[in-house]
Order: sequence, then structure tokens, then C-alpha cells
Amino acid sequence: MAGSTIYDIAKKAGVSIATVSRVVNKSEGISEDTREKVLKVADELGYYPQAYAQGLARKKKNIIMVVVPVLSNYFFMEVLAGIQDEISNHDYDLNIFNVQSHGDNMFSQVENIIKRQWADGYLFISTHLRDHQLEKLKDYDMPITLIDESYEGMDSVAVDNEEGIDKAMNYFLENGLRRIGMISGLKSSKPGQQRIDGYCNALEDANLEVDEELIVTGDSMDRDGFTEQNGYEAMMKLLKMANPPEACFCASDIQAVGALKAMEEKNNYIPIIGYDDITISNYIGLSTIRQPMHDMGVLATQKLVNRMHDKDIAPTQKVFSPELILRSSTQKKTLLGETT
Amino acid sequence: MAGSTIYDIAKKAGVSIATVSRVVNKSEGISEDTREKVLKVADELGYYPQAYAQGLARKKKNIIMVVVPVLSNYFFMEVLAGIQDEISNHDYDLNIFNVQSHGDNMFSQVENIIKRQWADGYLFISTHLRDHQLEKLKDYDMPITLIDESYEGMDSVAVDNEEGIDKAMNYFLENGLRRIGMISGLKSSKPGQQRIDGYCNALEDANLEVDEELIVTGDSMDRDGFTEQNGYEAMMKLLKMANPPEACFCASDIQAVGALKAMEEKNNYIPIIGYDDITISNYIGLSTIRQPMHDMGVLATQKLVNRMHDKDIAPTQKVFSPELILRSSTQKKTLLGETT
DNA sequence: ATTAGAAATGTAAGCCCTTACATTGGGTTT
DNA sequence: AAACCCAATGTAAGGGCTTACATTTCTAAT
Repeated sequence: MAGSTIYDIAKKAGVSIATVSRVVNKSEGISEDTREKVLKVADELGYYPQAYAQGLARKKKNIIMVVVPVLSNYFFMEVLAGIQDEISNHDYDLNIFNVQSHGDNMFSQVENIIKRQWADGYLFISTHLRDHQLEKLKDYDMPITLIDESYEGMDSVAVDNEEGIDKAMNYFLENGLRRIGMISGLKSSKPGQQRIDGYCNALEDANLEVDEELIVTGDSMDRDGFTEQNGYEAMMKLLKMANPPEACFCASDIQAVGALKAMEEKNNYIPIIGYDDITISNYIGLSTIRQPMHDMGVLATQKLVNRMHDKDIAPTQKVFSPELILRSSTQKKTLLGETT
Repeated sequence: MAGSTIYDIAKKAGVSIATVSRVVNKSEGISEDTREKVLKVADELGYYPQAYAQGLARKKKNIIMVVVPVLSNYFFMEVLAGIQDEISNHDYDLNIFNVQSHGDNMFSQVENIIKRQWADGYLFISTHLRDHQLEKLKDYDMPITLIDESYEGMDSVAVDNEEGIDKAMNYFLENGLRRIGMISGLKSSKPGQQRIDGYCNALEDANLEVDEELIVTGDSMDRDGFTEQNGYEAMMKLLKMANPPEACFCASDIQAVGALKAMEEKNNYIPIIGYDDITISNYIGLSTIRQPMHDMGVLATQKLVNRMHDKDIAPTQKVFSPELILRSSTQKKTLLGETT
């Protein structure tokens, strides 16, 4: 059934391959008669153009490729939903390419994907490349939009992390909480580092000293520590301290879910704020910093499509402002300011 | 920088394109001198073989493609994690193709993906095709493994849904609960229907009548109703009934998350059991029927790879037995049998 | 009937690789 | 030095499609 080519159709329909190609591609200048004849044969033989041959012959592949280091992650999922929604307004297929994370090796994978010319345009989600690497990427002159990181001279869609963390920290500070813990992901990862920096800066701005002891992470380090289990372990550490924090900021909602469980088990609640606002957070009452993930996906896709249509528009960097969403994790049995 | 071909390298290095190809593909019979010379030039020109040209020239593409209707879904995510883990043991790249769901249209998309020969092998996750469609798929003689559905004569990895639902229902029944509600997804979807059937059968086996009123779904119907919001709405309906159920089975954990919230808001708890055991369930104390999603991904990938290496092995269908996992959602402030 | 012009179709080159087969040019053997 | 072998390299076909250009066929104007 499978595997018939344009030649088979041409022969059986008694026309040239060019005609078959034209019929299949709906180009004009074909008589209704031949069109029907060819279509009939094509259907009988189950013909459909091979992607690779077509991609080679045309320059265009009609593919947008999403490149991500880790697929099973909520942030990615929700961004992706936005991408899907937007892409359905355009005539492109979506392909997702999963690069194995970690180090320089990751960049060479990314580079090869570009070189191999898989797609007409690329969305890079959370790849967190270094500046010199991004610089190289620019040279390829391929439509690329960065998501979750920002770089001068490239299209990108990101969120102001510092600002988000500031909002969380200030909320605590304004409510009279001083000793604030932080549950971090892998400290050496770019987002991990960024969030720690934000945390430190916020404290310094408030003229408070940073107690390194209060910045903890769990022991499970898959997905760079951005897992429920990691958050659970981290909160356990925090609660077991001789002098535990009065509140806690989590680098991701998913870790906060684990932290919540730890507090429940210990029956010891401190106010916590997560980061992301994944869908589930609303249902479990987790206060959080909202990143407009869906919108980021939509906007990034729009930017990419625009660029694919016109190489020469100037690249722009969109930076969303994150929003503090208060739910029960900062209220119930918790805030000092409110028990009185 | 981008876009150099084998010809460019050949010319600049003063060799033939065949030699370049051989060097790049690490085939043997190339002197160390030329190898180095070619490699040097290739690096300078940033050469890497174009995927489409290579795919056309060889028969093999070195790609495994995952085909799914909806990406942003927890079941999919966890299965995918398994696929990723297993695939990293083999020399294949992973590509994910997102088909727009809904009806016959979906099948034609799936069919075209096969015809276009994107990959060397395919994993179909939760496509829930009809029998005659699967029958057609078989004819294509392409390595395909079905995940989350089972079909005679094709490789597949699934879970015995009936059995899982039975376990949940029996747990309720054994604990003296008789009036058991069900929160369903879109009733017309294949998994939706299956789970409703299982629910009805379990009741009938216990000689209880099925009260159609107790099978509810929410009003939000994106993702076929398998969302938190849908579960929330459904549970609200249930709790508002004149004669509400004493317990509830949810067709998915994600809906159960919403249901939990509804109960909290109403401050009215009945025991509930979800379906899937997504990672988060463990952290929010949701009792559930565990599907070994990660293992399913791993096993499906293994089967696929085996078949890609040897077309002639007989197809097998693996059906996992799901497991009842009890957590607090069937305990705290709830079970009649335990309050006495 | 003749012919310009448009419409329909065909021919062939080209997209970038891989690879079977042919060729070249030492090194060995005798 | 002739004969042979083998390693290294080159030549060219072919994979399935698109498309510029050439050719044929038809329509309609003269």
C-alpha cells in the first residue's frame, strides 16, 4: 500500500510526472479532466508526497520546530499549548525536537539541528544558551525565536524574573516577615542562578542580610531539581532547622507542591509562594508568581511566523511582567499579620 | 555561515564529494590525511549534512516519531518521559508530531504522516482510532507501536481499563458505599466511553442499579473534558444534587484535582478515587488507579525499536494491570466505614 | 482556412546526498 | 621488472520531488 511515487501515478494515469506534481500541489493550469484522472489514480495507489523529497526540492518545509531540553515539564507544556493554538492559524506543521540537556554538548546539538535544516523556523524554549552561543546562532540567518530568555538582536519572549521575585519577596516583607527561606533548583542552572540572585537582591534592597543557610534545594536533581520531590526534600530540610524560616519562596510551583506536602506531614505551615502559576496551582490554593506561559507561546509563534514571512524586520524582545497571585498558601494558618 | 553543501567542502578541500560524504559519515577506507583535511574545511564552513537530502538518499531517517492528538496532558507527558529515557539508549532522534484531534479528519492526518515517510518508526499515543482505521494502518507495513490502546495484529502497550475501574469501584463497594458517582470526560470519546462502561459493569456485577444522573461531566470541554476545570464543575453538580453520591470515581486525576477543590469550597467531602496516578497525585493525597505511564513509554519504545530492526517478529500486545493506590482522598473526614 | 495567443502538458535540470562500481597508484611478491 | 593486490579516491546514477522552459493542442479572431 505504501510507497508509491509520482512516477507510478504518472504511468498509471498516462501523464507526465510534472502533471501529477501539479495536480497534487493544486497548481493551476490543469484541465478538470486530467485533474480528476490523476486524483483518482493517486487515491487508488494511496499516494502522498514524501516529505523529504519535497523538502529537498522546494526550499520550504512548512515546518516549525520547537527545540526543548526537557519535555516533561509544566512550563513547557503550557507554553506549548499556546504555540499549538497559534500555529493552527497558520499553514505550518509543528515538530518538536528534544535535545539532551547539559552543557556545551547541548549547544552542538542545537547547532546541528539548524544546520540540518529541519524546519523553516525554530522556537527555542528554555535552552538557556550562553551569549557567545547565541551570537553564533544569529549568524545562521534562520528565523529563530527564543522563549524564556532574551537576547539583544534576536526575537525573544521572556518574563522579567527579577521583578517577579521582587513581588513575592516584597509581599512577605510588607507582611512583617523577615526570615525568608528559598527553595531553589539546581543552583548552577541559568534560571536557578537568576532566581537566587533575585532573592538576594530583594533582601539586600530591604537592608536584610542574606543567610545562605536558608537557600536550600532537595537532593533529587533530575530536571535540574524542578520537581515535586525536590521541593518536598527542601522543605523538610527547612523545617528541621533549629531556626526555621517564617516564610518561603519557591523557584517553581512544582517544587512548591512538594513543599506543601512536607508542611502537611510536619503539620507545620509557613506561608509560601511559588513561581509559574501552572494550572494546578489554582486548584490547590498555591500563591504564586504568574508567568503568562500560554501567551508567551502565542506571541513567540506570531513573531516567528512574521519573521519567516519577512526576514528584514528588526528583531524585538518582549519581556512580560509577572504577576503576584495570592491564594491560600499565603493565608490559612499562616500569616502572622493576620492571626492577630 | 549556514548552507554550505558537500560540493563546497569538496571543492575547497580538493577532493570529490564522495570522499567528503565518507569522511562525514565516518565510513572507513579514508586516509588519515584526507580525513583531517576534509574535517578542517567542513568545520570552517560549518557544514553538516542536510536532513532532507540525507533522508532521501538513504532509506533511513534515524527518526522515531511520536504522534499525539493533544500535547498538554499529563498522561502524555509521563509516557513521553519514558520514551525519552529509552530512546537515549538507541541511536535515534525523537520527533513529536501533533495532530489536531477530532474525528475522521484526524485519521487522514495520521495516514498522511505515514505516507509522507517522516520517520522510520512511529509511536501513536492515545489516538484512539477505529478498528477499520487501524486495519488500514497495518497495511502500510511501517513499524508502529500503539500506546494506550490495543489492537490484534499490531504492537501495542495499554492498560486494562475495566480492571482498573473495577478495583476502584470494588473498594467503594467493599466499604459499604452504594451510591457512587462518576465524573466522566467527554462521553463520546473512546476512553470516556470505556470508563463509563467499566463503571456501569462494576455496578451491575454488584447487582446495583446504575443511576444515570450520577454520571456527570463539567461544561468545559476542551481536551475532551479531561481538565481540572471540568472536574471542578462536575463535582459542583454532584454536590448540589438533592441526593448527592456518597463517593465518586473520576475518569482522570486531573479532573479529580478540580473535584477536590469543589469539595473544599463546599466543605463537603466524599471519598474520591482518580485515574492515572500522575506525579502530583502523590503530593496532594489523591487516591487513584495507577497506570504505569513511564514504563509504558519505555516498553513501547523497546517494542518499536525491535520491530524496526526486524520486520518479521510477531506483533504483541502488552496489557498492564493497573493498581489501586490509596491515599488520603479516600480517608480523611470521609469513609463511613471508618468514622464508626 | 490561417494564425496568434492562451491553455495544457511534457522535458529535463536541479535540490543534496549516498553508494555501487570504476579507476588510480602505490606496495608486494616473484 | 612484471604481475598482482589492496587501499584510497573518483565517477556517476539515483532517491522523489519541483519548476523553468519547451512543446503541443486548442480556441478564437481574421
